Amino acid sequence: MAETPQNVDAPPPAEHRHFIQKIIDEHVAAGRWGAPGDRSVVRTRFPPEPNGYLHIGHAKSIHLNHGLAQEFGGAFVLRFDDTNPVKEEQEYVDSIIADARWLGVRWEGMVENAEPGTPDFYAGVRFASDYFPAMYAFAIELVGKGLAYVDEQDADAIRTQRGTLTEPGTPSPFRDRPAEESLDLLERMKNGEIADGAMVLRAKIDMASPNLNLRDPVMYRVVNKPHHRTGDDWHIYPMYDWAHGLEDSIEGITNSICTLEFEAHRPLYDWFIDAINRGRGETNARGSGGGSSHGPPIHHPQQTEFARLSVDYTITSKRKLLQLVEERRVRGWDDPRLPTVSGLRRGGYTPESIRAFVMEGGATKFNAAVDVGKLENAVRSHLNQAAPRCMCVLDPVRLVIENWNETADRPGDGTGNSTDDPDRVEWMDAVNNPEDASAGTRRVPFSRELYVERVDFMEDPPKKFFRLGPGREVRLRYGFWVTCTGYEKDPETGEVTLIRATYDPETRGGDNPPPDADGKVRKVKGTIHWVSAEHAVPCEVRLFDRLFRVPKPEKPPKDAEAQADADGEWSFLDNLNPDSLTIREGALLEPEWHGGRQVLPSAHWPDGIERVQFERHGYFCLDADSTPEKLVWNRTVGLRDSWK
RNA sequence: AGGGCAUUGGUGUAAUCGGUAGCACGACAGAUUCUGAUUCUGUUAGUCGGGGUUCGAGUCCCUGAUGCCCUGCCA
Repeated sequence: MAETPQNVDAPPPAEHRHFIQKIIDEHVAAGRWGAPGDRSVVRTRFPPEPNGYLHIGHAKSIHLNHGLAQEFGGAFVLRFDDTNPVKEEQEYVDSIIADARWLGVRWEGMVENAEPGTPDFYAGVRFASDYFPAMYAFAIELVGKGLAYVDEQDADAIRTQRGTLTEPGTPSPFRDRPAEESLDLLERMKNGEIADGAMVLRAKIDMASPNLNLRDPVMYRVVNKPHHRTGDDWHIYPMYDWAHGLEDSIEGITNSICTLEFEAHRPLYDWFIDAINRGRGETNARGSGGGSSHGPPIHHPQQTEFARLSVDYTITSKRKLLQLVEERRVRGWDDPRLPTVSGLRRGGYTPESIRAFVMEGGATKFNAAVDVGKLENAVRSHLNQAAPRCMCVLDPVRLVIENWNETADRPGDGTGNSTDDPDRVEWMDAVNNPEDASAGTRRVPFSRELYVERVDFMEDPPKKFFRLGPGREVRLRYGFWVTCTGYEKDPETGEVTLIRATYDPETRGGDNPPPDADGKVRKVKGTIHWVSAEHAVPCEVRLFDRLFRVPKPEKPPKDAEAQADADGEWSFLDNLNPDSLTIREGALLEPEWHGGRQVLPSAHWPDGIERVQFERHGYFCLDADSTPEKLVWNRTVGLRDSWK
């Protein structure tokens, strides 16, 4: 049997391809956008409105679009849908570009590693506002064809005439006015001669359509406000439905991918492009068609909708995020408890883990809520591989090794230190990353006075507690085995203030002691972390937890009305987790790590954010609030913990 | 109420023409372990309901239920 020759350009194996991939597969096979089989013609885009910050939901959209373009060898475009000067600002443009860069996508014309504010930073970025003149020309064309008209009624009148879900609308009295009149009025709208809200340009479609979007939708409204990019060149601005398809068409986008709520808008998307193409001749398949005064037909992309990503225990509503920020419920747009891209970044999430998370579910049309655990798991698995380890005691309690100065009968440790010196320091070797041998080892100082974690000691521990307690022996990781010989308490607070212990010199480095005379090896169940009192670096640690205590914070409880009695209306704020942030001011970090280098901001990670694992605690990153005098660490996510 | 879309273990997601319901996360159990981590092994549990067509239905037909979206001069 003859082997089928391997075609290098063949599509990837048809396993688990989501519905959008399958749609594009068909387009490519049928040659809808170019020569049949030519995958490189695929063009996608991410079209944010610059009126807020990017969040995890946008991350899904941007990666979905970018991933599709990459997969097919096509192009990906970053375009700002800046069609409404009332809500948009340059600040948002800049933050979105910065976030998109950090997420790791590359758009057509992008210059990598460009500094914010430089021309290179904006290289390749498209703006809908650049197409305003083209859109205006198309609008004039539609008016000329009798497919659009200027309506001089106010918003209320238009709303009333639109009808309801069950009743048809009624036509505007201006619906059949002569094109010349509309053209004249449209130009005056554009030139700023008309007051806001006084008139609009409407498409003439079907006032009885069961799809309300088709009941003569507004194309242009008057907004006498400067635009962040076009200044006061324009006094009319296009509505989404009129603008979006044209933007896609002008950029040659083949597959315009958006979220489910635009499903009912797709007929309009198609209608506008078809309306422009009406009278523009046959399709370009005929080659020499298009012999009309308006020119050849314009490109008609395919809109496809997928379900927005939503995550349990958080919210992505722009309005509510803004409320949390403005009411100081969080520290800002980049608060690590927020699902914003900047919040995830500040919290220590890696771009790789965000991409893995958002891509894991593929694309579907089912509005699902993903477990936050999946997001946490994504970052854990990346950081487990990549983050160097170190020891940090979050809530320290002093531990004194009472026999530290007793001469032990053991071979020299090579340090030259005398074992009867109570002030001696022994430097222990510690593995930087057990998952990555190339990360090497570091030296950690061990001395008579240490600090251990308060929760690692119990006065009266249960049997299954593997840590410190009176008479119990544990391993101090990379240090020695110690046995608790006693403890002291503050008589007033009852708080443990000191733990006394003895160490076994035979267990240096944390190794098992040699077998006894009968050949039995002494064992220990627990290993705990520690720092040397005189060497430890004090720092602040911020322990972030989920912002809300319920999976669906926006959903009112069944008894919402009853609850509302006490303090007014029920609000999603009632679901805030009061313990979403715990600050440990007095945490103690081992002095050196990472090959013996003092902890300071550096560029070990591509994005310059320092990320480590505090052993037995979780993954942490150095916060921007850090100074050389005071390090501030944010907890990205805790380690899994099967003990409670 | 009119229109549109959707529904597969606890969660998310696969299943070519109608042909063994698979994967991941979680949970649970065990093994390994100088992190109660990691890793490994095993167990758990599912086609929204009711009819129908068929040798055979997650898939096709009928019907019902539930959820989401649409009555901005927002996107």
